[in-house]
Amino acid sequence: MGKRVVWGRLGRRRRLRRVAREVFGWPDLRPGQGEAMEHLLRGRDVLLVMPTGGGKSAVYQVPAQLLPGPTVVISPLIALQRDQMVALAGRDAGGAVMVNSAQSDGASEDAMDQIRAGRAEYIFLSPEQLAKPSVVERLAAVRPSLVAVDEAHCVSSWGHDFRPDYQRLGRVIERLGHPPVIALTATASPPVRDDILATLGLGEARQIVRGFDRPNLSLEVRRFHEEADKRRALVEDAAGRKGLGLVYVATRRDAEAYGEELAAAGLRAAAYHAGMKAADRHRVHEAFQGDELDVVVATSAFGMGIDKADVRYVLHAAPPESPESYYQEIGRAGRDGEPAAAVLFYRSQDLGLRRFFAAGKPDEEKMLQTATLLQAHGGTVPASEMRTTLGVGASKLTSLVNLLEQTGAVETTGRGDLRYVQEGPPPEEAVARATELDENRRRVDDSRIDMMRAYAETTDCRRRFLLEYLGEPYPGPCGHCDVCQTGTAWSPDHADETAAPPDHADGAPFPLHSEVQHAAWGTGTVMRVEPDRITVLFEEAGYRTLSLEAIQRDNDLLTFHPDAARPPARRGRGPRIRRDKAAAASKKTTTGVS
DNA sequence: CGCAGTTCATATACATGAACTGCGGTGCTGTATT
Repeated sequence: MGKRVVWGRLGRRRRLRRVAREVFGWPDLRPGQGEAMEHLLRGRDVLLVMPTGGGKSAVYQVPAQLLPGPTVVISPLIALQRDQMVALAGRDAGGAVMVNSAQSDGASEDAMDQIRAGRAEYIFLSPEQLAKPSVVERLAAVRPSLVAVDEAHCVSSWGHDFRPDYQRLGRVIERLGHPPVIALTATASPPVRDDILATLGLGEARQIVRGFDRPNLSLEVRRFHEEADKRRALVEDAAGRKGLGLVYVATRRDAEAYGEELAAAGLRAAAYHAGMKAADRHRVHEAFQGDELDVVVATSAFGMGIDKADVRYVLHAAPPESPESYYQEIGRAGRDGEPAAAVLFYRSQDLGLRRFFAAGKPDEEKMLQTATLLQAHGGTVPASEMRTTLGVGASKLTSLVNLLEQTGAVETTGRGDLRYVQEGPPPEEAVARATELDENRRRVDDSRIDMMRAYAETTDCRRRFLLEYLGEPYPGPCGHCDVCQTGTAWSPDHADETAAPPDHADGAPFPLHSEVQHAAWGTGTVMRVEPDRITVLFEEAGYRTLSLEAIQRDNDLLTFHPDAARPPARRGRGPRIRRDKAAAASKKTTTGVS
């Protein structure tokens, strides 16, 4: 304790290396790691996008040793918290504790005491724990010197409804005095990265993105009309493969059904989904890790925390809800660098289930009740009281309050009580605005599903499609996906055969990542360029594909954004999806003029 | 949104299609029950 943090750059790097070596036994820092650690030591925030197994945890564990106060690690799964604790327990790293509902209150109290007494360096918590003002207060009192948000994509994808406490982490960080924050994730497209930064309040964060391409993964999509044909083909395919595999399905019932079929086909197969008993899930996980299975058939429940190097194939019986989920799931194959296969068994109808999942709307009636009650009350109301009055659970109330807060109608006090904002909009208006914000989000979610369809149906190199979606320019074609191998992928070498309009000398009228403005859809960023069309991610309308012909026909339809520099933003930066008042307000003022 | 399973109407004694219904993912937490 009491170390002074005034080292020069070389001193910092040397110290980090020494800690990595002496405390953790890592001979050297990998690309990206050192840079991220230095930023943290310098007091800056970092968003680190790095594949699983790439050494993300090290990036907070090492600087934590050199910073004076404890390190708060926010992690979505108790199982992950445990894994990390076990890993740290084996080091002379100052001790690690956790606070969650899986242990007794006494144990959690004990954990807090250890942190307070300086006998533990790392404390692991779920976002739900940080929803309790008392927990945050006690943490703030020990002056944490570093906050790590693990699996930070959850902030974006689980934030609205499923685990709404994620949405509130920005406030938590503020209340902890905003020490250096590192957000860690293995997959995030540029808009998701920006969503993470906006939600966590990390405007100035340095983004460090490493190791996206996985050249040893072969990519393939097989299309079907009939469910039965798809099913048969998948089982046959898996039965014919060697080595360990994963099959992702959309429903629990399918997990069981495919599991049985694969077992009947002679594979050692097991199903895995959240409806199973904890003990059974655990058993499957162990068997998977211990090479006692050939294939695990799972819903999206099987994922985070899985790091097995020799998975040889990942088959999808149904598309997930976005290319980034897809990339995350297939990224579990071939971590050892040996060849591995990712095959999507695709029927366009299967996207219907994803649309259904994305369609959930907030409960307007309860939201209006919340707003009206709070306004009538005039003072502060404890959240617990509001829950019983409305008859809703904690997470539902949190999601309603989150929305109302975004409209400026409701605020949460430092003690976690709710209050109507004096100058805020009237309840009806607040609810109307909140609904609009939520619709905006759903439009974007829906367009991600459209992009999943686009991936499945593309006639271009699939790797290029995925990498560009993730914000990594990829000249390609890769030669290692089904489209490339049939020789139909569009190659930039032949791009000049598709004549560009004379007034745009650079080949494509709107280059990749340029900021544009559309007459009806407002501002956006070009995320994909093909010979005859471009795909733009609009802040409010989501991903939209526009034909170049239409753009050329109507000169005012799409223009460069007046405020943006013409050649595109630098690598790693991307468009933002604003989810604040400004986004809703600016909606009608954006018409194409240049 | 799409699918499977049911009910219903029709119109004639068995079957067919239309209409309706229910279902579908991810995990924390705190509380009630063995």
